[in-house]
Amino acid sequence: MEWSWSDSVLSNRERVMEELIQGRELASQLSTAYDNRSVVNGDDEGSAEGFVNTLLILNGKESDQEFVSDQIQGNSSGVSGGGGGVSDGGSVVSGGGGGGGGVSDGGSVVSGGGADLSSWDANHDHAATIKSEDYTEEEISCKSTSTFKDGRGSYKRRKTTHSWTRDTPGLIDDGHAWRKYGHKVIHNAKHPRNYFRCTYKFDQGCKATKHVQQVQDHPSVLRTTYYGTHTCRDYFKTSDLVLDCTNLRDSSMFISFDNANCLTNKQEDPFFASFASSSVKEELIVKAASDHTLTSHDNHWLPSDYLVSPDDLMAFKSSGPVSGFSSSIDQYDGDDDVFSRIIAELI
DNA sequence: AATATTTGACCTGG
DNA sequence: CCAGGTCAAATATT
Repeated sequence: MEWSWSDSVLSNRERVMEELIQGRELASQLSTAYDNRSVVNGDDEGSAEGFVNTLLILNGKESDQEFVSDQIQGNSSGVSGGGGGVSDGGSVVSGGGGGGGGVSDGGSVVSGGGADLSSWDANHDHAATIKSEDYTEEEISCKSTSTFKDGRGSYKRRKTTHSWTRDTPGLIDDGHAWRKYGHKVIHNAKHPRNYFRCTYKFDQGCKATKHVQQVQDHPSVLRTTYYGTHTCRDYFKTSDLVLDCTNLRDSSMFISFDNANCLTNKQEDPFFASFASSSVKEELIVKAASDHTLTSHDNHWLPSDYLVSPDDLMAFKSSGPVSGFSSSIDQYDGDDDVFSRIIAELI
């Protein structure tokens, strides 16, 4: 078995690309949510994880994803405080007046419609946690063999995309517009599972989906499993904001936020609190990459070979404007140079 | 009327 | 055959 390092990198190419795209997408969401402070956004974790995963993949250490997630989670503890539930079905962008009403399904895992301000117990230490369910190389390669019928497609989830789970102490708006399309009682599970797809699945061909299910041991905790990456532009506002940030040269500005503001907001706004905790996580990741001084309870966190310089991050960030996210996806599809440049710079 | 949710049926992999 | 994932008609909401 000849498996040179370079081969490894190439074989992981798709995954890396996916992680990069996802990371940028989520990071942009994070930026928007922070600047607007009107939307609770938890996907920054995904962003952080996305970037870290990418680095891990590049370093051939993706098996460490679990501990990375744990690190993210661990570092976040103590900051999480409140976090009201924001309707899952409620769309952030589509002001669509439709449906929305309370969803009264069997388990009532997901309540659509108006914002559910029910404050969850602040004692819940499990702020949003994420676990990466990395697929093996075999799974990823075999997925492409899955066949799709015309008309009704395969009813089995494709494994072309990574999945990751998040445990949240209630309903948290992840910044995307979701539409529920199914509800299933799972064998040996107390609570039913709810299936969501991106609202723009048909409009823009966005293939992102997620499942939401109550955690058996912690009824108040919802476990959300995300599949696929959003290719929709459901947060065009982000684009404007990012574009307005002409002084993005300073990488720390983009991901490392002003702590004072975070603290202020998280104290006053329970919604923002959960987000603020997330931004801290994000900051930790970047901090590790920028000053190599991240402290962690476990010494194995981010050894130097994981680190990338702020310039590296900028290289990635500037590789494509967030504003043209969906279009930049297309660019990625056909432009190897961009990707190669990213890889080269990261390595 | 438009859009979202509900829910039983359908489809597929194991 | 079963369990899980998805579809789509019916229904609900705005």
